[in-house]
Amino acid sequence: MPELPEVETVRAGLAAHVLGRTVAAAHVHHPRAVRRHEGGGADLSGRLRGRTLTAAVRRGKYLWLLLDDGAQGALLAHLGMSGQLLVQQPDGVRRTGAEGAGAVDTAIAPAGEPVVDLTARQPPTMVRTVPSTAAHLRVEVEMTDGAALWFVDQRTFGHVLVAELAPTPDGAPGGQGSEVAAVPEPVAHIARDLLDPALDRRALATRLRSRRTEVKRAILDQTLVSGVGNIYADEALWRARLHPRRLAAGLSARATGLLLDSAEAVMREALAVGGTSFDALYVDVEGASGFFARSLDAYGRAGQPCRRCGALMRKEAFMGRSSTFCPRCQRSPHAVAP
DNA sequence: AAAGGGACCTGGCTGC
DNA sequence: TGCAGCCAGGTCCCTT
Repeated sequence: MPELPEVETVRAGLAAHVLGRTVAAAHVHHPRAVRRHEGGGADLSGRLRGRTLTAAVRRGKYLWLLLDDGAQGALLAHLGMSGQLLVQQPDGVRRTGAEGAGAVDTAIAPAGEPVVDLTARQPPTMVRTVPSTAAHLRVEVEMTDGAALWFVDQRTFGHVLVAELAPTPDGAPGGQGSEVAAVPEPVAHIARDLLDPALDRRALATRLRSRRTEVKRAILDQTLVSGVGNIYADEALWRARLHPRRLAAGLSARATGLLLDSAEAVMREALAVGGTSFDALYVDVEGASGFFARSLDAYGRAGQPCRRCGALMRKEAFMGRSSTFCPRCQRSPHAVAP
């Protein structure tokens, strides 16, 4: 599941491989992939044709490519649950958007064949079978030099669109940030993320502590702070020793700071290795213990001993999602409330 | 205004 | 063996 570290890894890959290229044509193969684009697929294609991709930008889990320096808006993408951006080079070599500078090539086998995904930095012996890439090709953007950018998405929670840029104060309604950013209009309500140098940490902490809701819900709220998804939320809460159902409004300033620091730290660590949760789906399904499984302390570890105290990790349904936590380290709000 | 819950979607897995 | 149902989850939208 792409969260901030994975999306940032993709952004870096796009910055390295598609900037400077000009769009020759765009083809939409699945209408749902462009459901957020006003005007539909034909309009999207028309707005992309002839535009040069000049920058790759990210906020939270959204990323976009500026069209003619932003004068023609931006090609915005959200990967949803299973989205990928793949770059097909003119020489026939396909690269994943997940590649950063200096990353290795990815071998793409015919549909249904085993693929060694080196970008996930798995042990060399770890081979997985991925669904047919072509079968889930949703949008194809052809460049004038023969390269192509593919939006591939199995579960179709992701989407792409072209939108105008709009100035936004700190990216969130009521935000107190002093730095004004220009972001695609659909991103205007998304708050800055924990890796954003312009993030106002003090204002964020204040807003977080004013929320009369569970702390996990609060840090998943992209209008409060962006980029955190279910996996890193569980990791951050475990590190900060906070029960996911603790009330945000009841947190001390120190606990709030520790939570934000923890979330930032775990995402930076994930980013340093090119994103860890990209293959969570496959790891879960195959039960394999690759790098991903070893690098997380909470998510996916229900029934296993807490790495801090040894108590068995517990999984509970919450917000229509699963939350995995340590019942001893992360005390239940009911245990401390009168 | 803010909070909370349901809908959307696919495919691997589980259980009958 | 076959197949219906479950589960994963980010975001939007609607209701309260």
